[in-house]
Amino acid sequence: MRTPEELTELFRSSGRKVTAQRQCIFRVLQGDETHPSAEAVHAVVSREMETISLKTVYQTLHDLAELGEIASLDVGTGMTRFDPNVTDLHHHLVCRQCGSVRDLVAVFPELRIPEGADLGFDVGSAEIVFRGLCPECRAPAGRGRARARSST
Amino acid sequence: MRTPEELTELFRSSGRKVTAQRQCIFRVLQGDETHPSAEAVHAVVSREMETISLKTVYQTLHDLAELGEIASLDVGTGMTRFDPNVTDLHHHLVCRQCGSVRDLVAVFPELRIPEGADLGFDVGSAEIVFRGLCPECRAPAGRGRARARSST
DNA sequence: TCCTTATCGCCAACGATTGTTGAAAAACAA
DNA sequence: TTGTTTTTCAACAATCGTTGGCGATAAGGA
Ligand SMILES: [Mn+2]
Ligand SMILES: [Mn+2]
Ligand SMILES: [Zn+2]
Ligand SMILES: [Zn+2]
Repeated sequence: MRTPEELTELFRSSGRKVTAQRQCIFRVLQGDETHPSAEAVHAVVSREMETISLKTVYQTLHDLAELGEIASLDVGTGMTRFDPNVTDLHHHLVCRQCGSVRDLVAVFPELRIPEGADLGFDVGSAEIVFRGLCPECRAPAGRGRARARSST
Repeated sequence: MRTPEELTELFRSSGRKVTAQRQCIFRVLQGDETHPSAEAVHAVVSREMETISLKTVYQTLHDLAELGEIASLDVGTGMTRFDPNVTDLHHHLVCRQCGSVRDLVAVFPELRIPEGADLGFDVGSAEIVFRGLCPECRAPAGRGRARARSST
């Protein structure tokens, strides 16, 4: 994803207006590597703009996705996740427990489909989801002072 | 997934009763490689048992999943897909167009995460989704007699 | 300025899935 | 066969994430 300034430019030149809400969303997405859901984006943006509606967030996320500035992902956590990183070819690590999603920046060129195993599909891309436990969820809960941890 | 006879056995020994509906579902799933959704299973089963409810289908699919006889998958098509093949290690080919899902039986041992790229995740499994066009959707629509194709 | 677009709030609707209830049917152990 | 337990069905309502209206208001931008 480009910088908020560049996005401002891009929105204008694509006939979209640049509002305070949108710029706030740009800023929030900027450098966010957590692959937030729309709700999560809304939660953060709301801290700065109390009255912004979830609707507006969805709309802006879709605009950004339409412009190719972010990607929307379905990694099986029940909500669409949004990814500002559209430049690095990468895959994803997904925590079975808390649903956190992180980038795994690595290319697997050896992902060749064995001859004849493709069942006639014209394959264009491959997405790998690595499932496991994130560092937070791995942490033994019972060591030292019990550390309260929210389930979200 | 085991044979309908073995599943009958398994259901009994796990305290479940064996009904005509359940057996019908066993039979329908048997050898089905299309990764049907609950709706799809219901549609097929309904041909044989007119009055079977979608509810019952969901319930039985969950029972089977609980027993490890089938797997439930989320490959981004909007509905949970059910997979009777739990013995072959495999990945999936998903058609971008019609959403059909097929097995890609191949092991990719080279799917090693580069040192330090795992961000501290304790990775347990990796699922690959190959996206592309299935043979049906690849087929040029205009050749010879136009072949009507439903969108489902 | 003036036209266009965005936003808000509110509420309804979506599709996939799960839950509820009560009555009827069936499974199966004794 | 009888009696107990489970399952099914029908008909709903409810859930969750998401999208869609609506009119009123606010704001962008040439
Ligand atoms: Mn990513
Ligand atoms: Mn499969
Ligand atoms: Zn976690
Ligand atoms: Zn297809």
